[in-house]
Amino acid sequence: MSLPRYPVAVDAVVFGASGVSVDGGRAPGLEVLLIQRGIEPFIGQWALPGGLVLPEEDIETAVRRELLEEAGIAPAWLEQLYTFGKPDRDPRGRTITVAWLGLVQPAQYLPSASTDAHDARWWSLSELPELAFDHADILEVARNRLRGKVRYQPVGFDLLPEAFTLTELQTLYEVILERPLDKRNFRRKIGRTGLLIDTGENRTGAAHRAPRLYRFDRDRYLQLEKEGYLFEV
Amino acid sequence: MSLPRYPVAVDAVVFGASGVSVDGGRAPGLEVLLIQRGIEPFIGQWALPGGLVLPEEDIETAVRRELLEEAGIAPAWLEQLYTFGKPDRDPRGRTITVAWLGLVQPAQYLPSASTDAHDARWWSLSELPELAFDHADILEVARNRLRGKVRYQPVGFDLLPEAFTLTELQTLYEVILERPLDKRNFRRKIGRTGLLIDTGENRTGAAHRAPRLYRFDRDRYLQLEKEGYLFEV
DNA sequence: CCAAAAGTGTTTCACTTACACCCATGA
DNA sequence: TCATGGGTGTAAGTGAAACACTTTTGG
Repeated sequence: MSLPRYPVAVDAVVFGASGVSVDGGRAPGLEVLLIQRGIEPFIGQWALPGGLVLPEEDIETAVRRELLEEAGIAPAWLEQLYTFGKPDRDPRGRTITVAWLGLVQPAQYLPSASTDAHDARWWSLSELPELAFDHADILEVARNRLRGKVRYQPVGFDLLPEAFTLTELQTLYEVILERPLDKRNFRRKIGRTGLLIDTGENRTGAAHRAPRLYRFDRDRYLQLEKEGYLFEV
Repeated sequence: MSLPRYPVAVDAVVFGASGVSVDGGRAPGLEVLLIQRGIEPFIGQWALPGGLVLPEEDIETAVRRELLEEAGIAPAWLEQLYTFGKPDRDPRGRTITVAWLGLVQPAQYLPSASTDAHDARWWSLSELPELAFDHADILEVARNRLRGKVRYQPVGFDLLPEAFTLTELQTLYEVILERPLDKRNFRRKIGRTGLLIDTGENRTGAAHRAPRLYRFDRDRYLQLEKEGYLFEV
């Protein structure tokens, strides 16, 4: 067949939360995983992790593979974001890329672990480098999607460790929504959902009252969701 | 370059509302635009309108072109839906398709107008034929997207004629949301948005009180949206 | 005058918001 | 004992939901 054909790629915008958990006192914020390009075009510049979809491979499989290969990461949440395909988005020739949105828990992001990636690292959203291709556009779409999504789906938990404190959860929401939340109201609202399991344990080791640790009740959420329940923050 | 390449297509799920307006007393419901295939594979079967993305063409341009060519339709609303790319979704070989969601106003859908389409027609969602490829999946995703979208974005107006009655608007929402709404509450809520312009005219000709006609204030909505206003039903 | 849809208010209840102090811990 | 964040309740206001009758029109 002589149909027009194009290379089809995947690119992933993977977010992690820094500073909301006990991970070394970084400022609270969202971070995104970037890869430094080793080949032309845009050699040396930072870009979203991604690569070509192989002939026998599902698109989602392709993103997961690339994330593992390039950064050793397996996101807790991964969903398709948008497909970008302006004819001139790649100087080498027309490419279509299917962009994905991923979220990882802190445990996943050891600072650039045992991967074959020459240079993969987390960048704070407030101090990003210049990005290759149209990746800045893709990132922007991803941020908006996350902001919208977090309010009516409990994806926030995919950015926290298994056990977390209510303050961590609140800080995370504040970071994503980019506005402050009232502590008492937030706790009431979260409590009302009945989706947090009190672990009975506290996190000790800090010079203040030891906060209670909770876990997200994923099974119960999936059950409620089937029954038409709508999570909201 | 010897990169793997694939034909990239677009497919559109275009909805229209029937029976909510004065268009011949059809039962109220959503309809979708389908094309009868004239070539293999799936010859004779019904499918979503669509076709291949041409080399110099934006993806969105490609959908709009196909809709015009195949059905003479220019949707009032069009947004990217999801990209489907299972390796076996096309028996001829691997194809990636970028699916779109479109909405058209009743005036647009003269029953299969002056187009070169051998067979394009509207099908009620409640009595669909078997669809070619994975188009049934695509349609399902589109229905869910529309249901979610209609609640917090005023896309419903893109399915109604320029001037419409409040009952038509309510019926439309009931059809999309698949549940009944309270008349007085609905009117209060819509009224509160301040986004309807009273045309001052009534629709006469029926054997009952003549309903008032309204128009959607699109400019005002765009203005409010910039200021952070969130439409909700 | 009858059938058919249009139009219109009030009450109840749940949720949102705003707000300030005491508690437990480690240094 | 001090500094630091953890944890808790109440009152006022706003929006959601439930509910039934009168009005207008054409036939």
